[in-house]
Amino acid sequence: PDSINPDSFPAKLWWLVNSPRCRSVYWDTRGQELLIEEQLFVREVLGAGPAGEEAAGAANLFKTKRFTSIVRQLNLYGFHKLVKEPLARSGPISHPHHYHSPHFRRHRPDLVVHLKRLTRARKVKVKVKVAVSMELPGQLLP
Amino acid sequence: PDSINPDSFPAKLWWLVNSPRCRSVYWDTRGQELLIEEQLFVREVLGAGPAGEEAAGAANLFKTKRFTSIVRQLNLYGFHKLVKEPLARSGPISHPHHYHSPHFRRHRPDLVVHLKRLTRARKVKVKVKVAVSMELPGQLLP
Amino acid sequence: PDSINPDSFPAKLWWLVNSPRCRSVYWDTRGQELLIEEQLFVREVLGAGPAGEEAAGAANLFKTKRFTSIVRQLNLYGFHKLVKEPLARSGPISHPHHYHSPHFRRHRPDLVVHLKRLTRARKVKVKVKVAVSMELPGQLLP
DNA sequence: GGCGTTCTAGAATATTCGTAG
DNA sequence: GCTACGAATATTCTAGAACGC
Repeated sequence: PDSINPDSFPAKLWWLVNSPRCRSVYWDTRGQELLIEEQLFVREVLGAGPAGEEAAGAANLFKTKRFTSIVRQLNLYGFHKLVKEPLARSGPISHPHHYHSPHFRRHRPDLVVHLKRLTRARKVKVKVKVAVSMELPGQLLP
Repeated sequence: PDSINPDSFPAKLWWLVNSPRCRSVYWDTRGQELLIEEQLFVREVLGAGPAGEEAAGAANLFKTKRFTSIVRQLNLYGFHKLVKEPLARSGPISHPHHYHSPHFRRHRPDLVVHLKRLTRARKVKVKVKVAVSMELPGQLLP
Repeated sequence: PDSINPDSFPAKLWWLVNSPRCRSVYWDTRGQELLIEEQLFVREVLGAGPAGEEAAGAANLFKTKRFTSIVRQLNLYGFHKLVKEPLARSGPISHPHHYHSPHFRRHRPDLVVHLKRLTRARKVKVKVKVAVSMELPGQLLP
């Protein structure tokens, strides 16, 4: 019934995380979290490094050159960030971003079809669920 | 009555744009727009370049290492972006960001005090002003 | 009150038609119609010629490389095509596309602000007008 | 209370695809 | 084939919300 549009954001993300040529996107050790190294991603995927590189491996996968656009997409498809950065003072270099979605797990390409863009209608549904669960705090919705 | 807190964001911005040692923040030719070169700013002000530089001139001016935080601050203080991406024909990379505020102009440090953080209360004020002016379309509020 | 967003499609179009460096977009002799030469436009503005040129004059003005996207924008902003092509005759030489809008005329930059994107709300207005005129077929709305 | 930082969402425009006429 | 438009996604700019100081 539902098939995946290979041009959609989830499909591109799945391709990137499983491509051995893409070093900026990869799984955590358990295969439950998506790790993205921003600096490297901007260079090798968006092709917008400080030296003006062209995207080598994944040419023109995205039209944007800004990482914030990728973040917006991740949120639009229901990903959430883990490891909220606590004013990272540790290294001068940034840790990778940790993102999670229940429908994005290693070796489970079958789940990707459930990654739906949060459109207006779908967001209303979520808000209703949340509101109801707030009013009936002892109950759980399926 | 109102004095400027030298630790506030507007004060830091004013210092940066007028510092000859800061090459990533500068005025446009008319002194009406604030120009910021993201890549350079991240390196020389936030000290978070890909090579792990330490902020040289302006050490620890900000606690963040992410440019998005600077953008959030700019918006919170009423700056707006002009000339988004294109129409800048120079190199392949890094057109500066153009930001504008009526209270941020070259040679006018006296205006900086008017840069107020848009907090909840102040935003309500603005909304009320707008609403009233909609209902009384012939009138102007001070 | 209303000012023009220099990044919007109408602003870009106005810039192109008045730029002497852009040979693919120009006025008709009366200054009432917008003429676009598709092949040349694709090469010099969209930077997607058969030889893979980079957009020379107007680099990255648009993110698309397809002319159909420009046509969609023209329609979204209320332009209509004149001279519907009657079986392009004899030869690969393409006539320019003729487009018209009452708010796009030579020497009248003041009209450009009236070029509004046909958004949902504005389209509803139109639909209401149409619906009413369907129910009251004898009447005409101004 | 205010301010700075982070993550997420709203709103508008831009781009693509499909499909009536 | 061609034009126009609806609908969905993509990109950008701005704002909301939560938390810590």
